[in-house]
Amino acid sequence: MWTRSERFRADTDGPSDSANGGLGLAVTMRDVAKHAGVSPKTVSNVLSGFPHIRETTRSRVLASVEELGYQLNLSARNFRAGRTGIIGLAVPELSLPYFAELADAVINAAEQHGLTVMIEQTGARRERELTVLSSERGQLVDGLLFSPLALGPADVDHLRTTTPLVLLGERIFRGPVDHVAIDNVAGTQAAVEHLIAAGRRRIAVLGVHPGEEAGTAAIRYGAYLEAMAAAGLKPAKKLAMPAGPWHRSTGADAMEQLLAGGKRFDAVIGLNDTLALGAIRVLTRHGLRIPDDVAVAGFDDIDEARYSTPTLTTVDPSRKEIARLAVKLLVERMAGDRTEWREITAPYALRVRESTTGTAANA
Amino acid sequence: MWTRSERFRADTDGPSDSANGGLGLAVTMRDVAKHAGVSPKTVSNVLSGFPHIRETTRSRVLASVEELGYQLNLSARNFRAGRTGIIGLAVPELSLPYFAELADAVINAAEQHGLTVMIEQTGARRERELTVLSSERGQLVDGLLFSPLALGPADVDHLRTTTPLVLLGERIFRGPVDHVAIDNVAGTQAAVEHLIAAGRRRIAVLGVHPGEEAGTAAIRYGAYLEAMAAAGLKPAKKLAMPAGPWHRSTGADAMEQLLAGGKRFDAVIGLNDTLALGAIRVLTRHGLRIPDDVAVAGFDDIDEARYSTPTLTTVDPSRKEIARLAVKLLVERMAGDRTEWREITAPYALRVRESTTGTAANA
DNA sequence: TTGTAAGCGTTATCAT
DNA sequence: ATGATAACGCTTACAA
Repeated sequence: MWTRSERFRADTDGPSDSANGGLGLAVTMRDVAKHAGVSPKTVSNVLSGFPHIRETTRSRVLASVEELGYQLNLSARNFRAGRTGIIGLAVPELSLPYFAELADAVINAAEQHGLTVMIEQTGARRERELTVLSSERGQLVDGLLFSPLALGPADVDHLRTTTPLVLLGERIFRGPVDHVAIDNVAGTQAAVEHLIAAGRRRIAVLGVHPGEEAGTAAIRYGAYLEAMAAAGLKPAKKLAMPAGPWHRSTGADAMEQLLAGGKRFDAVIGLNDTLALGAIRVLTRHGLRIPDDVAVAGFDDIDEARYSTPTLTTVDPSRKEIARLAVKLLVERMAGDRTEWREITAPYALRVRESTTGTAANA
Repeated sequence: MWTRSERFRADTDGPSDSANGGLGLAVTMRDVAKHAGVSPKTVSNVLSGFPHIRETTRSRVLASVEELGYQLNLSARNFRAGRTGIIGLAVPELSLPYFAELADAVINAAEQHGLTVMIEQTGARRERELTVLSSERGQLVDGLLFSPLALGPADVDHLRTTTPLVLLGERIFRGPVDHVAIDNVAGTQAAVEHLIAAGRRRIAVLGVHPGEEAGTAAIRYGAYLEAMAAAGLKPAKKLAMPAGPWHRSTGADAMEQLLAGGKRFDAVIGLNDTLALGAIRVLTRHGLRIPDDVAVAGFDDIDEARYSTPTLTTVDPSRKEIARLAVKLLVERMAGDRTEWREITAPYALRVRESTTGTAANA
């Protein structure tokens, strides 16, 4: 891709914008062309970074641009070119640290490709997620990164969008769509195995979504069940606590209920970090020692997990790598290079911290 | 190009093309108009919600839209209308919970006005903040909400943008620009007074920015100094710890240094919550009891503050209200209704929690 | 390497 | 309440 030459606006000291009386956008490419003694097309070429331009011409054009205080009309370019340079990122909500940190990473990754990101919050509501896929706004983005939470396998047909699409997160859909997946199964199992290796046997789970067959909750819970079974453990149903949205508050609520239930447990795995952190809060308030009485693990490795008390053992799904790969896939898809869809699973790493070991490690 | 012939075919064949083969965006307003037996302008009027349209016409048009699978070309509309329905939100980084939660609130507030939000991360870097103000991208947004961190009073001239602008956060600039301010002074003083009322005398500060004269750090630190002076206390210079970006990590580092410095202190105020939370982590690891040995307070009231161990006493600047007011101001500014600029200070509230009282309260 | 011609699909203007 | 016409400012195709 060409790199667009950076252009500067004449700031306050502007005798320069004499042409348009300082009233903003009156200067067009034609004005610049006239001023520089070239054709509009040449101005366009210069500003688009078209390589085959004589250096003298280029600098003459740029000088005129500066002198007239010209600013390219992006709407016009987008319209005519049929591209906007914007990609969409649809996430449940930015208040969830995982998605905020993911959005940060995606914005930075997109910037590397000269792309701007437009964030859409779905609130994890099915209807909103469908809207995102079919929205008119698809007209305004060249591609879409989509982290679905409410959609299930039955919705696979909705993924046949006209705009290039890359899915983030779970491997819920069979395709045919590009996908950067989190290694939920291996990651969750690693966490559970770690708890078992630490001698825990009654491991509770926070954040299950009863009735949901696909989705992060189902996948991670399934992985937990498998890991338990592999160790010859049969977890009691009562240790699987539902929690709708995965906030600190719902994690806290779930833990309160678990404690109220009276069922014994010596470890808890939150299906994400915020659930686990909410649970830690409640455990601590109830005077239970972590990890002595109850070990706690999470999933996501949000920044907070390194600074909570105790610090939180969790699974790091490598957000940066996910963002990088997702943008790369989307860019390739937008370029139309590839036809077959691809699925990439990002690496994960278990971060062992105090909430399971009692001492700082592997921070 | 194929788009052209596709459209041409629709033109000549008329309604027969109703299937459209799913090949994308070839259907234009003209096609719809022809199909419905009206003029393009009427279609436009219907789709733009122009009120004076006969009900039969409207429904005929909408039927044609549906039958042809027509989708409005937003790029074309934006171009022609000179508006995009997008507002920009420039923040330092979404990884900072305060800004993530603010962005969430702004997106929701904007939605109420039918506006979409495009987020720009400045990284709190001066150069990036200036770019945001003068960027070509200003062409693509109808207005900008800007939360400056690196700019100072000297940059006031840069705020004379052509795009409507509303500032968020500190009252650094004198105008002439709309502003939704946080009540930093009163909020910080309330926190300090609370610590003093709790019997603390040696109150350290985390996150000062030496050499910076304006900006959040300077304002909040100044308020701290005033509150101390008002109580007849003279804080030692050594208790004011610098921290560049206000992350948990820098808060932790600052606290390590404070402890290493050997200066006695019985309270700490973090200039934001993440600093305070990083500090709590370090204090706890050093075996200091909070609040018995050291009381801790923050600023921002991020969600995390209600679930940390201990929960964090902090100043709630009412993000939702800030977002609501800011979008409202911007919308009015975009409408061109008002000429004089306004400055609104959002209400604040001190949230007293365990980190200063030892017991849950006022959560 | 640069110029010419021809719109892209929508909305504004003004008329009816 | 609706229609005819003319742009909006840029890029694509092709010519030179």
